[in-house]
Amino acid sequence: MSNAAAALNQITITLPDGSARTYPSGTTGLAIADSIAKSLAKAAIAIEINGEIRDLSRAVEEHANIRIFKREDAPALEMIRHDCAHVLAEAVQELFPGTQVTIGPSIENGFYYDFARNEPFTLEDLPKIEAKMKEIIGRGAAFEREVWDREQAIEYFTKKGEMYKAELIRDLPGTETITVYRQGDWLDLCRGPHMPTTKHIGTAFKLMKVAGAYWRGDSSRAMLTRIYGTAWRSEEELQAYLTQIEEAEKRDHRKLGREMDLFHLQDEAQGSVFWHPKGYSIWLALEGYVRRRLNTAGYVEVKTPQLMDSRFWEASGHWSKYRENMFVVPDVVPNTEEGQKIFKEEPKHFMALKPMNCPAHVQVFKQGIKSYRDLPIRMAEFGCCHRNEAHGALHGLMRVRQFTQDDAHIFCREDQIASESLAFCELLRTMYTDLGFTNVKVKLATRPENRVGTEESWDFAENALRQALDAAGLDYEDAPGDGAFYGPKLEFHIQDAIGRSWTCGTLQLDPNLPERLDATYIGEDGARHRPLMLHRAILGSIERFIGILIENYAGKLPLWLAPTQCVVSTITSEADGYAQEIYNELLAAGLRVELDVRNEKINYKIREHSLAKVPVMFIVGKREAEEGKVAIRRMDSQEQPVEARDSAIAAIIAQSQPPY
RNA sequence: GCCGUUGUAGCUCAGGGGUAGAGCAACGCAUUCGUAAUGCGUGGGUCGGAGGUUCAAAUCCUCUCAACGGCACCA
Repeated sequence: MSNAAAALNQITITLPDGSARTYPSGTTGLAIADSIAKSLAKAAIAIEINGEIRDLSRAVEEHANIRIFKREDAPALEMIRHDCAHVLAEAVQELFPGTQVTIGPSIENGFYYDFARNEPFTLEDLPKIEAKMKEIIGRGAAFEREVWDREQAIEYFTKKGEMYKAELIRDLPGTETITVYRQGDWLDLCRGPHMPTTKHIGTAFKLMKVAGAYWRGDSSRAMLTRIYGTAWRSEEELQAYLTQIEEAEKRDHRKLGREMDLFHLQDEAQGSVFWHPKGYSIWLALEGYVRRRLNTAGYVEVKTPQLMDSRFWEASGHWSKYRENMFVVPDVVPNTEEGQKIFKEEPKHFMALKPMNCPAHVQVFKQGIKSYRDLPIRMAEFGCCHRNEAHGALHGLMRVRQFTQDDAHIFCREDQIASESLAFCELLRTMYTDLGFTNVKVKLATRPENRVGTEESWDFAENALRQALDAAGLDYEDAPGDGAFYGPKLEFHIQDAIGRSWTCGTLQLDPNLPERLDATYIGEDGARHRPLMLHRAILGSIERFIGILIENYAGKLPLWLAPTQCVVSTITSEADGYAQEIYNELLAAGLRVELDVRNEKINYKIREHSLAKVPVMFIVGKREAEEGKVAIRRMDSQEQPVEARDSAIAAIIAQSQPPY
């Protein structure tokens, strides 16, 4: 072989530090690691070739920048979890022959695998499966990658009775390389990559729960059993995660709502909230804040009907596109006779509780003639909406059937879209900052299958929102198909205590409703024009937002939102009169204040109000009464500074002011 | 809506064919006690609902409702 020919078969491998080495083409990642250091080869779990993570066992055939990953490197967690999903599937098929495997990805904090089995798995099966997984990991079989022929792969899985896998392969694009990964006697269709052996997974994993999940996320298809697990590098990481979950559960707004006496839900009104005085005081404080912000931002506030005729909803498009979510009420006089049908006659006319405020706002807009000079009109309403949500969707305050939106619709001209959208994004950012949220995810939800309007109108609307996002400098991701039936939307997501993400703020561009409901304004040219409509909310639903607030603050709301801002507690009954005076003064200043003159020890009172998460306690005994002072105890502080009565009162009044 | 789990006192939970339990809370009495639980006493439940099996059901069976965890759907 000539030197030149030999050189042709050499590849240059560049390491992260910039140094380059030459290897024969076809050298495996493991061999490269081994040539760098024996210890590296031992610790290696994967190799990155020009940005793509691959199995160590794969041959490298091109010049490449590489990186060898070890278990402590960032990509390892995902691989541990993915490998763990494979082991879970093998364990299940060993223990429960006849179970079909489907898909099993790694996810945040862990992994899952969906199985098809006539009898769904139950919680009792998990310990058994977990033991089997440990056994499989103990065997330490190597993950072996094989490239298969497409047709043969389909035939193989079909013969084996793995109909779901066969379907998956059939649906893969023809260009895709079909690979399977073997671990001992078991194999799975998989794109990879995997770590060298099952032993590399370690034992810091735990099966968490079983759940139903539809095949390919489609509710018209088979219901599979999903097993969720969590997996980590080490026992310590696993324990830390489990502890973190326990801590998060303590912040659950449903638990805190009961403990703090904020609200309750009951069977007879499922999905609708009974707000208790303390919970409603949060609502009022929040609503007042939003109202002030909106006023300053040039909004006007309206109030529109709860019940409207079905003809109205036909015109808006809700009757055909949204009816399954609407509460429909027959417009008939009910029968009051004992034991008779509820209605004397078959109802012919129907009313519906509003699921949205927009069509009603268009009606307000349409009263009188609007000039282009009137635009934009920013019409706000704390609108109470009803949506008949599926039973399984209901979730505390986060997902309810009756909720109040901090809703508004901006009627504007096309040339105002950009500035209005930008102003909205900025207002939202200001308010979220005031309310303590900085970690907000933005999504652009584009046209869904079930929609009204022309393709052109959707193109226009989607582009307009994209431009607004760019102008506001907001990072976002696309959510294809997630738009409302009338237009695309921006969604502002905030996470709750258990990591679930909820849409709060939203901005939706709607070129369709003004058309359907025939809203017009007179343009500069004297002719009629269609206004465009921006649907927008910042909190989204007040219910949901309060739920999020409770969880994010773990119930310890900032002073301006706290249900009880201050409790004046006495140490002995000799201070009762003095305490009463202070209480009266705070009450007159508009504070939410309580007086605790019960015949209890001060320890008892402090404990109780601490558990109730009252931010400030004014504690007065004989000494304070005589000296005209108060001892101040703040939440989560053991300190008890004593201050002059007047300055203490002035300070708490100042501190309890809303941010706007 | 679908799959799984759960439902016993206001709350947290024990009990699993033979007279319904605990702690906290509530109520009563005593205690005036300086920064996270004062002591003693009292009351409180058709065991989610409806049927069934049994001499006997909170307990076993069937149906149903709701909540919880996911999925689907969504502010």
